[in-house]
Amino acid sequence: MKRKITLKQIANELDVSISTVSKALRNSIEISEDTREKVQAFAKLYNYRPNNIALSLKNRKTKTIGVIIPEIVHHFFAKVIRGIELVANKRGYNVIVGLSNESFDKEVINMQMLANGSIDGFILSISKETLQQQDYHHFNETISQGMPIVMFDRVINEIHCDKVIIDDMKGSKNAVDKLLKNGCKHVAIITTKDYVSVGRLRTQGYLQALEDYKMTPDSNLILKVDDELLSEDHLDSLEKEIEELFKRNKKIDGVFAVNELYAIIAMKVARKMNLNIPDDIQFIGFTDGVLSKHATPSLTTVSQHGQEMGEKAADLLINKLENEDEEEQYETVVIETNLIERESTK
Amino acid sequence: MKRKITLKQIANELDVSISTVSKALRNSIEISEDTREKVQAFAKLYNYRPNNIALSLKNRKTKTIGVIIPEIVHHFFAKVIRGIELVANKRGYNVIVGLSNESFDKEVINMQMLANGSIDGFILSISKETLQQQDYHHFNETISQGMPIVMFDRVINEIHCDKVIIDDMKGSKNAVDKLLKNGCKHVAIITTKDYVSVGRLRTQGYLQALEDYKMTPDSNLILKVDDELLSEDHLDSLEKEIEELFKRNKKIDGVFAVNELYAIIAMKVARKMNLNIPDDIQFIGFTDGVLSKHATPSLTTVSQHGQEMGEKAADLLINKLENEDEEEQYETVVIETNLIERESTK
DNA sequence: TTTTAACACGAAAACGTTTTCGCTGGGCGA
DNA sequence: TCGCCCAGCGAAAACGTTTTCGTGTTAAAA
Repeated sequence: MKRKITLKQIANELDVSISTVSKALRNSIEISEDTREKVQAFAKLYNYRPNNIALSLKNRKTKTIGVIIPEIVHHFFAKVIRGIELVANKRGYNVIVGLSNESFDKEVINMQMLANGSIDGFILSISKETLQQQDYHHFNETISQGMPIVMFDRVINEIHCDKVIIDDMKGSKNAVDKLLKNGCKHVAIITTKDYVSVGRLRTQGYLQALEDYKMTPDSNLILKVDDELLSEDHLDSLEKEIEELFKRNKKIDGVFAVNELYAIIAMKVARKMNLNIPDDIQFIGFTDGVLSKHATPSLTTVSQHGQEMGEKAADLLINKLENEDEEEQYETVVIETNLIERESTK
Repeated sequence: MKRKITLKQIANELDVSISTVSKALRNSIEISEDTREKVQAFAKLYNYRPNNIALSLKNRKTKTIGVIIPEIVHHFFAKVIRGIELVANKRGYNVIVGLSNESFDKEVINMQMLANGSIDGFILSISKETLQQQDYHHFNETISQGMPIVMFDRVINEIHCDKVIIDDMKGSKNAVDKLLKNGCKHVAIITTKDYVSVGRLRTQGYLQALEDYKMTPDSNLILKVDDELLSEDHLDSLEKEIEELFKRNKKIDGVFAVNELYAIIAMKVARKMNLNIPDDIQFIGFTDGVLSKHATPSLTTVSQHGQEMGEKAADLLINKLENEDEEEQYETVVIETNLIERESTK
């Protein structure tokens, strides 16, 4: 149970000063070859590694980036994390995660825990509760303390920072376009309440696509699900809501859902009503998750490219960290979506 | 772009010493009420928070635990992380993640990055490559340097540390039991190569269940999939392998798969062959993921309780960290599995 | 008035680095 | 012989805390 060896211990053992050891290990020309070799041999023998914490304190950099996401048991966020971790490690950074669990308080607490020197900057996606309460003081405070933030997916325009998003409107417009082009005459949308920005934007894309096709939107065909329904237990009532939607509008022949789960459940309902997919009714979802790929029929979906978002976000943040001198200039990167066509559309 | 305020700055502003400020903020009785209030007011005004890195250096503890998992885009591991994060935060710890990506080298590098003072202890699940190469020196080294490790799910007995596992054998035996009890006469298993310990153990459970029912195992019914097949692209060939399995053995009326994906794909093949699930053939998978729940028919599955594993692992680690004096005593916690019955079995 | 004790505060060390600057001794040129 | 330069090394500061151990002042006790 020996502790890790330090410069001081090496210095004592070899009867030289700490400075000499440090310099020897960094191959300084100030140190004679003799001493250098002696020190390096000793250090290798005892498997010396500089203490990261001491370095962080000295350099006022931790080489660590903090990631705060609402939820990790979620294919999209997991992919983003993977992307972040990938480029972070490549560029010599560690990743420390905090889960807000969609709660405002946990988001704030988590940020405070990390902002006190543990990390150099944040990558985050905002919790639903924060979006609802529209209280963004914690973001502004950390930014004004000189700690850069990169937001992804769920962002807010008022905060000045780098952002990585997808073009939700365009993505969903393309999806609905596809349905219309495939001959659908009555396309329904299953979306979220409007305070979730991505839900709102995707609904707008839906409306735009209809407009392009000179179709008037029918409010009967727009189902705005209350988010609480997503909390696992309430899936049944979500199913019922969708069933009622279908029964109210027998003519529905196309469904666009703003996430994967809604689409999968809608397909289930359709199948229960003996509708043939994709002959009687076609489906498109959002987010390229594991459900879409392995469902039967497999689900055509708008791919969000989570990993790419993560990679881009990490690059943006690290660039900012390593060019502190540059003038403040914030960027918003839009990742292209694309439609992955599978069996749920013709 | 002001930096975070420090004790020294407060001391300067208020014309007292650093020690006084520190003591005042910690409500030391050494400090007069006057000074205390003055300092605290000033600190609150400037939103002072102690620098974590400095504290870590001083206390030789980081209050951070390192988690290394093979993959994060995986429902089970994501759940474990959630569990870890939950209790870690509750007990005042942060979580820093590293992904080994199933690679030995990345596992070693990641551990080295973190072991140099960044964290107090590890929670990890071993990468496939490490299991294959059976090179465990990095684990032994970190342990002998006084850094505790807790392993979960994929563990190795030879390493002395706390472990959190499920009873793979019992879990799969129960599953196969269920199939046999339901009247299956020819139960196939889709498993992995034996070097993946969980695959091996689950296969053993399968064999044991057969034995209990006085049935002799048929090697034709045992499909050991090469893991490379899991790398997304190779799913097609996996499908073909399963198809051949079914065609070779027309009598198969029950399938036990050691993970979710194998089971889902097998069901897909069965449906393609016009077999009715569960009347003609029944399926049980392992791991309680999102696919099982939302597949049609939904998949009966052995639940691994990932979140519970994570919680338990974090508790074990933190207990060890906070009772360093205790004598070395390692524990292996076995989490109970249970069978979640859904539509794929009668 | 002198001693003592309580009170309020400050100096300094420690955690483990890196880096700047200064010091020493020896070799060299003049 | 004197002065100078340079190689090789060490002392010390700095990063931001906490904590131990003084130290000075004042009021109470003798």
